[in-house]
Amino acid sequence: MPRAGLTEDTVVARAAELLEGSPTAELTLAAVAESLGVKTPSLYKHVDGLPGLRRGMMIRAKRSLGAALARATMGRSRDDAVQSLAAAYRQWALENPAQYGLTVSAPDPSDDADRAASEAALEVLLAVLAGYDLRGDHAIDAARFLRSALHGFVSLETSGAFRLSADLERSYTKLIESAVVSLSKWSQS
Amino acid sequence: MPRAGLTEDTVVARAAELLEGSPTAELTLAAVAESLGVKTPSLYKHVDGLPGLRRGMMIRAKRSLGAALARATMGRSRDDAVQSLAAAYRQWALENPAQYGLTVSAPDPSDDADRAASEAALEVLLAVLAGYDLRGDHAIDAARFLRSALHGFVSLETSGAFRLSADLERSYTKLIESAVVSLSKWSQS
DNA sequence: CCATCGGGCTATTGACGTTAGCTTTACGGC
DNA sequence: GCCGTAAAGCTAACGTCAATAGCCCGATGG
Repeated sequence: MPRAGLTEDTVVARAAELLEGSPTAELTLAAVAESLGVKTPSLYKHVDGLPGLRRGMMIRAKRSLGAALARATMGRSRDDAVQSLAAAYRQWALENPAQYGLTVSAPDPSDDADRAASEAALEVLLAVLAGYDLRGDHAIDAARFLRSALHGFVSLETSGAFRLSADLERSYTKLIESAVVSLSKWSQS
Repeated sequence: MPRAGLTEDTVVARAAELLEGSPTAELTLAAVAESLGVKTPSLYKHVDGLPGLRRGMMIRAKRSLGAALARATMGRSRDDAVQSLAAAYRQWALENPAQYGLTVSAPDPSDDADRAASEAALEVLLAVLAGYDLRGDHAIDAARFLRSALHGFVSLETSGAFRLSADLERSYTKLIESAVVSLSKWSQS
C-alpha cells in the first residue's frame, strides 16, 4: 500500500477547499480525512487536531489576503492606491467568502506566525495611508476608518445581507469614493 | 419532584447568557440543559434542536437590537438621528458582543419571524435616511454605506481587531462624522 | 376524583474528536 | 544491497454530544 504523502500544507489546503465548497456545513476532521483518502487519526500527524487545522487555515487565509493587497498597491499612491487596495480586498473576499471570515479574527499575541501574517496585511494598509501624511492619532483613526469601511461592506455582502438588486459595484465604488474624500480632507499635505 | 417550568423563551434566554459568558466556547445543548437543571432531551420540548436554539437566539438578538435602534431615533432627524443611531448600535454590540454576530446573518426568506425581525431593524435605518431625501439607487447606496460603516467598526471592535490603545470613542465619532458629511452631500434637500 | 395533556426522564444510536499503541513504509548510513 | 530508524498511516477504544423513541408522572380542568 503506497502512502498518501500528506503534509500540513496539503491538509490545510484541502480543508480550505472543503470549507469553500459548502460554507454552511461545519468543517469536520472526518470530512477532510475522507477527502484525502485517509483515516481521521492520520491527520494528527500533520495538524494539531481541529484547533490546529483552523489555525492553519486562518494563517493561510491571512497570508493570501495580505499578499493580494500588497500586489494591488505596488507602484501606486494615495487615492489610486486606496482604490486599488479596496478593489483587491473585495475581490479576494468574493473569491474566498468562507475563508474571509478567518482573516478578521484578532491575532493571538503568543502565536508568532499568526501575528506576522496579521501584521503583514496591516502594514500594507498603513503604507497606503502614509501617503496622506497623517500623524499620530489621526493615522490610527484613518486606518480604523478605512478598515471599517472595507470590512463592513465586504462582510455584509459575503454574508448575503444586501438583498436588494441594486448594483453592488456602484454601491462599493461610492463607498470608497466617500472614504477617499474623507482621507484627503484629513490629510496634512 | 417539582417541574422546571421551562418555556422556549427561558431556554433561549439562558442560552444567550451562556454564549455571552464564554464567547469562545461552542454553545452546546448539554451546557444549556445543565445550566437549567434539566437533562438534554428535555430541551427538545421547547426548542427544535440546536438549529432551533440558534434560530431563537438570532431572532431574539435581532429584535433586541432593532428595538434599541428604534428607541434611539425617536424624535430625532438627520445628523442628530444618525449619530444617536450609531451610538445605540455600537452600545448594543458592546453590551452583547457574542450575540452581535447573530444579528448580521441574512434572514431566511421562508422564516417569517426572522424576516420580520430583520426588516424591523432595517426599517429604522431607512426611516433615518428618509430625512435626507435620497431617491432610488441613491437611497440604497446610502443605506449600504451607513450599514457598512457601523457594522465594520463594531464588528472589528468586538472581535478585538483594534489593538492599538488609541481612543476607540474618538475613532468612532470621527467615522460617524465622516459618514454624516457624506450623507449630507448626497442629500437632495 | 379522575382523565388528559404535556414536561421531563431514561435508554439508545450515531457522528465526531482525540489518544494510545501498533504496523509498515520510506530513507540514510554502512 | 542491507539494515535500523523515524515517521506516516492504521486499528481500537473512549468520551462528548445531538438526536430520537418511548415511558412516567406532575399539573390542570371538569
